[in-house]
This record gives sequence, structure tokens and C-alpha cells, in this order.
Amino acid sequence: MPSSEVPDIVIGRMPIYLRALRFMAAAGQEITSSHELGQRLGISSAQIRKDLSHFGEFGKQGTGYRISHLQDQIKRILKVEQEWEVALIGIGDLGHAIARYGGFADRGFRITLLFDSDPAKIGTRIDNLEILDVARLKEIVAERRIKIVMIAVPAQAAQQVADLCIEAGVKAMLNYAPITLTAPEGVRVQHSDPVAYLQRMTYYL
Amino acid sequence: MPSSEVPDIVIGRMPIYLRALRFMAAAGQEITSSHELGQRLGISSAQIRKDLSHFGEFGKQGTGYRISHLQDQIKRILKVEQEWEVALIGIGDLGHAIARYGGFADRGFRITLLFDSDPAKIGTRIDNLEILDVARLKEIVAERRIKIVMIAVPAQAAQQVADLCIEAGVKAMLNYAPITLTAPEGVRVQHSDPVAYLQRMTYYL
DNA sequence: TAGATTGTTAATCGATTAACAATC
DNA sequence: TAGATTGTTAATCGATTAACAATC
Repeated sequence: MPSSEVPDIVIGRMPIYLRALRFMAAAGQEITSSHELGQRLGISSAQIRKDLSHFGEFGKQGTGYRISHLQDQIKRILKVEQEWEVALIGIGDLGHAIARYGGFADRGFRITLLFDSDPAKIGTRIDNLEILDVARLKEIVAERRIKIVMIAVPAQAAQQVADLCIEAGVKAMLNYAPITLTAPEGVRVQHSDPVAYLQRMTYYL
Repeated sequence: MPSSEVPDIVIGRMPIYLRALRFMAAAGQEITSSHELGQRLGISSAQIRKDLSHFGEFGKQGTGYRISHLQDQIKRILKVEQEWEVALIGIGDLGHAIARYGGFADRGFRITLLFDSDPAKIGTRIDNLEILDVARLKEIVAERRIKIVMIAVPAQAAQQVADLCIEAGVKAMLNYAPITLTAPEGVRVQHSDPVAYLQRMTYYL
């Protein structure tokens, strides 16, 4: 039975499920079960069924889930059947790698704007996409109604860039700078800090 | 009172605390409180005090925490007062960016080995570090007793590379490929999939 | 001292798991 | 049909929060 208040931790697992389904589909598999999915992800089958039950009934007793159908449903839930335009700010080594990364296209995203503050980079192109002056960020992002950005600028510039984005109407930010960004209610932030991940693992070594 | 079984979710927040303390220290601040830290991170002050209490008593009633002292303590807890050698496998755009990233050094990690399978890359150097043949990964990683790797190879090669690493004695893997890796008990895996993060946010848009 | 903040306890809240009727 | 697996309920487990004595 669909609920109006799905826990965020459940939302966080949906992309993981989608990624696993995608992998199975790529291998030609057509059907899976909560048990198989759980085994592969290190999650209990009960949790997977419970998670999915927040949104509806997608399986069949006795057989399991049609992979293509479940993929479609989760994509719809996460709103990634459509393609979102994303702006990328900061075209250093990492920004460059992100800009050239081919893995966004068929998972719901497309980088359509690049920004940097370095005059030597502004006006140059990556895969035919021009690097724009970050001074024009607010204006352009607002005009294009961009809702999602990735921030790959140095730590000391990250909050400032985030604030600009927020003023321009951005609602989701993926931050690569090693600093916790603050944002008002209604604007979501995800942090991707490799060192934090590594530190989390060294505890157990 | 230090406990022998600290929840993993608490371990996961420690690097976040460390990152915030680092930021405050860089700004010249010497003292902080659970309230200030919590405000900055969007976490309740009670949670921060509770988290820290798993490991000991690091503050002073009435005044708060000496930032440098708390940093030292958390570094010790996470075992990052020392510097860990890290191997990086897959020197594409992303691997290249990671290899050149300067943010590891003073947070407990140093990339000392680079691997790729492309003959055109093998033998070339990035910042004076030679790219080695992935065929020699198992041998070299085992001999050097490397415990931590970052995997930045294409999705279809990631599990195979992970298996090699595990055989070589690796205990912690940070995976950038968009696939959930499986590893035996005792080997920790963290996934960094930008698309999964983005998908998690689009739900709320 | 008075004010502030810690560390800790107990209560609350929420998430996970086990179990099973329903049913394909 | 017999076997398998879902969706859901209730129980368990664990994490967060509120409150406050201790104390700097």
C-alpha cells in the first residue's frame, strides 16, 4: 500500500536496487526475486519486499519480479524515466573526468552546462560543450531552470558556489568538495568525499 | 565509557566530524561545542555527544571541545594518524583525476601504486608514479601488503579486479564503478556512484 | 559564583526481521 | 496440484532524542 511518507533511508536504497536490476538485465536475465536481489546486495529479502511495498505491488507470488517492469517502476518512483539537465561547476581534473564520464546518459541525467572561474578555461570545450564563466552561473542556471548541479570546485569556494546555485533555484546538489555544505530546507545535498569513505573503512583495519 | 561494539552508523559519522573540525581549525578556531558542530552538520547536539561517548570523554563541561584535541582523538579512533598506502586501479579519466587529487595526503592516505590494463598507459607516469600492468596487481599488492584500494575500472571489469585484490589481501575497497561489488566477510567495500546519489535526490524534486 | 556544556540515562521513535496467509 | 515467493503484520531490535546531574 503506497504511503505518503517514505523514509529517506528507503529512498536511498532504491537507486541501489535499480543498479542491480540494470546489471541483471544487461546479463539477459528477465526475472528475479527478493531473495536473489538481497543476496547480491547483502540485504535481507524481507527488507527489499518491505521497501518496495511503500510504493506498490510489483511482484507475483511464486515467481518474483519481472526485471524490466520493476526497473520501470523504480525509475518512475525516482523520477528518472525522464532526463534531467545537470550543471557541473568546477572543471579541474575531477570536473573534467565527470564531464567526460559516459555513465549519466542512460540513467536519467545529462550534463548540459559547464562552469569554471579560470579565464584560461572559459570558452574552451569538452566534448563540444563550452565552459562558461561562473560569474554568469546564477543568470544562466535560473534561466534554464536547472534543478540539479554537481560541484567540483576547491573546498574554499564550494559554499559560495552552492549559495549561488540556491539563489538560482537549484534544488539538488552533489558536492565533491571535502566540506559539509549548508543549504536551506527544501534543497537537498549529497556529499561525495572519497577520503571520508576511506576513513570509515580504516576503523575496521 | 568506551564500548567494544560501536555501531557502524556511528563510525560513518566520525569522518564527517573530522572534516568539520578540520574546517574550523583551518579558520583558526580553537574551541567548539556539540551544539555548534551539530548546527553546522545538521545533526542534533545530543547525537554528537552520544557518538563521541562511545570512545571516551573528549570535552569539558562548560566550555566544549578543544578542536585540535578532538581531531587527534578521532584520527586515532579511525586509525588515520598514520598514512595508509593505497593502490588505484583503472587510470581512465576518473582514475587520472583521483591520482592527481591532492586531498589525500594530509588526511591519512597516499596513493603509491597505479594499475591499468591498457598497454598504451602501462609504463607511463602520473606525477612521477608509474602505471603498472594490472596483470601484476596480485603479486605486487600482496608483496607490498597494501590493505586499501580504489577501483576506477569499467563496470564489467570491477568484480574481477575486486576478486584479485581480495586474493592479494586487500581489506578495504572504494569502488567507483556503477555496480555493487560482493566481498567476503572481513573485507569492507564502499561504493561511490554519482548517479545513485543524484537519483536519490530526484525523488524529492 | 553564575552560566554553559558535557556525558549519560531513560524514553521515544523508527527501522529491520521473522513469520505466514495469500496466491501465482 | 505442489512448490515458491510475494506483501504485510507484529515483534524485535537499534538508533535518536530529551532531560538533567555533574562539573568546568
